[in-house]
Amino acid sequence: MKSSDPRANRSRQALLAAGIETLLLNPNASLSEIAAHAEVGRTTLYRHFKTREQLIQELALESLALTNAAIEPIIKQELKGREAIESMLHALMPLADRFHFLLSLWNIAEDDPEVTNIYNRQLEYLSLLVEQGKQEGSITREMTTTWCVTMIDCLIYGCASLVRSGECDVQTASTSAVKTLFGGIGA
Amino acid sequence: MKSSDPRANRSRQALLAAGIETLLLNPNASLSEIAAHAEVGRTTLYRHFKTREQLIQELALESLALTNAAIEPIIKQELKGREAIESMLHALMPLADRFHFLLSLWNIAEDDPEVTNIYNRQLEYLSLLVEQGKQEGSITREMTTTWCVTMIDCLIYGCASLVRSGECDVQTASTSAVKTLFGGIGA
DNA sequence: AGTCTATGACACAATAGTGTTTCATAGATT
DNA sequence: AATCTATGAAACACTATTGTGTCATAGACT
Repeated sequence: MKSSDPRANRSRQALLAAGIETLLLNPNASLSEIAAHAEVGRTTLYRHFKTREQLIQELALESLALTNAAIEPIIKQELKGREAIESMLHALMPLADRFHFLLSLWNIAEDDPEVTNIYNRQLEYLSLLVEQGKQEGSITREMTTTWCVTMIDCLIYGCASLVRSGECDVQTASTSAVKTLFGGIGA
Repeated sequence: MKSSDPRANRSRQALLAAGIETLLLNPNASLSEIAAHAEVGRTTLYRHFKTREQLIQELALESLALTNAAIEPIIKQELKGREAIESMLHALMPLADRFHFLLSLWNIAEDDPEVTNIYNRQLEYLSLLVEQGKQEGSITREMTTTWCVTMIDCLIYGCASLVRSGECDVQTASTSAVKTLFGGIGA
């Protein structure tokens, strides 16, 4: 398979896109369904991805790469603590569907060491930010860091649900998310 | 199948329990696995549940019945608004695994009108409580009711994760949940 | 003790999905 | 124009799972 061939590229991209979309709706979707959704023959799918597992692994890696890319500028800017978390929420919100995808396929992808490595690095970075927030006094010490990290994770997921269902646009979702995270829904 | 027969009862209960536990770990688990986990013949499973779908539907209904039962005393006590939501969080926390189950099997169960009816009723009740909270001034009007309901949903799910992973006991989870929900993690 | 019935083991058909192979063809490269 | 190569269609073997049917047996009810 000559990767420079525009046909091969188009097929591959179409398959990756269709993979995310289809598996997002139904994590048990067959490879036939995915190929059909990509408007590509089932045989072609197997030419690009040896097995079902490999397809899912590559989709997971792609999603993680995207989230990494979204976080990178924040690291480069050397933002810290609460400020960094706020930037992160804004940056990650447009990738809502990738989060859904990763979560729903997690039971398959977690077998892959490469995937879990990247994921754990992201979680560790988030922990670091929370710790910084506690030190700078912008995050309460009443709750464990693990708790805070989990809450942030859930918050992103919840926002993603609302955005995907169309009940909320990305803008208001991320600003509401920041408010809810640091101030709760109390008056 | 004579339901009064103790053998039949035992089998049925064992199957329902094994169903939750097994499908919680792996939503794609086969009926053989579930039967084995219940220490019951595969044939017996099919005697109690005509199809795989029916088993899952009954498991979903059972989970919803449990959450309903947990909420009922709060309705009876005629608690309102924020107070009611706090009670709810405490009452629902022990049912964490049921929430996980419902969420992970949702793509199957949502086809069933009976299941979605009950679920929607629960969501509507939650909406009512949020509205009451807004009126009594304990919940901010800055965010939509849908937003608040989604956040509560996510919060419960997040707590459930922590409890299930053993990183947090039910007690501290529910008190932290209340704090986080109404006050956020800000200092 | 005698009858009823839920059960488990086994065999079975039917289905669905996975992964491979072959071959003619349309599109890309030179 | 001639060559190379990715593709789609079809046929294929293989596996896992679903769902059904039979029958002897152990447990429950009278």
